[in-house]
Amino acid sequence: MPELPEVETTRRGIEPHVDQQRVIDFVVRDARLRWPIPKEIHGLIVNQQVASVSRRGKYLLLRFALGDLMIHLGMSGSLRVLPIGTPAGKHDHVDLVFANDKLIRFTDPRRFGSVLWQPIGVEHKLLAKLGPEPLTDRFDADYLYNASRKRTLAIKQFIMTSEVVVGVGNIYANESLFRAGIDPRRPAGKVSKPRYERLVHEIKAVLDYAITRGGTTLRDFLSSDGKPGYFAQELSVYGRGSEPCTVCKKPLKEIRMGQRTTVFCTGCQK
DNA sequence: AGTCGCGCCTGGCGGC
DNA sequence: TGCCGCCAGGCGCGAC
Repeated sequence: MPELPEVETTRRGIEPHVDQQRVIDFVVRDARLRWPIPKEIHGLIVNQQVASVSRRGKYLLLRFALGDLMIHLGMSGSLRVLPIGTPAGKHDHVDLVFANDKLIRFTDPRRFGSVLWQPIGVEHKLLAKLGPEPLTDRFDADYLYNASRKRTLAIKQFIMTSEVVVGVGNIYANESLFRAGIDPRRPAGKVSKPRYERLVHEIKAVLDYAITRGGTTLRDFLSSDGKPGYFAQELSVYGRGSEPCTVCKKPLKEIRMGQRTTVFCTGCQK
């Protein structure tokens, strides 16, 4: 499941191949994604040049003269750079074909991803309410502490809310709360300022590290399966329910919070 | 307004 | 072997 580090790794992976390149075709084999792919996209990007490749939260944004092509990878989506003419498989739903004989192929078995359009000057509804980027200075303890006052929902669900901060999915929410020593069930409004200082630091650290590691797999990402690694062997709690805590050796506890698997240590997280 | 839970979709897995 | 049922999850949305 692509989280922010995987999306940023993907952005860095495709950027050198498509930046300033001209689109010669936009092929939609299956428009049924999370939302239907708008039909007008073809006419808006063919024969237009990519002006930049950026990211907002987990959305990749390819800027054209008339607007931004928005790509969300959902949980099983990926992009690959391939030579023109590469045969498409069952789940290869969209190709963005370029004049430099390369294509960007969007593959998504579960079709939770999306390909949308944001006209210049009109913020897309799905981007309008997004919170700050976690790796910028705007995301700090003061911000998170103030935003959490009087909030009763659990801290884990709070940091996974995209209006609060973008890009913190289930894996990194579990990991950062473990590293910060905070019980994921604690109401967001009852977490102290010093503990938010620690949490903000750990969220940034864990995302930063994952992006750094993602960068090292760029070669694989471009050639083979298109999936940046998750470095599962380096995760402290996610996927390790009932295994001993790496710090105190108590068995890790696994519960469901808001339909999401949550793993934490009752000894280390208070 | 804030919180909660549903459902989209399909590959992979365990059980029989 | 083959079939069935269940699970994973990002995230918008409807309901309270």
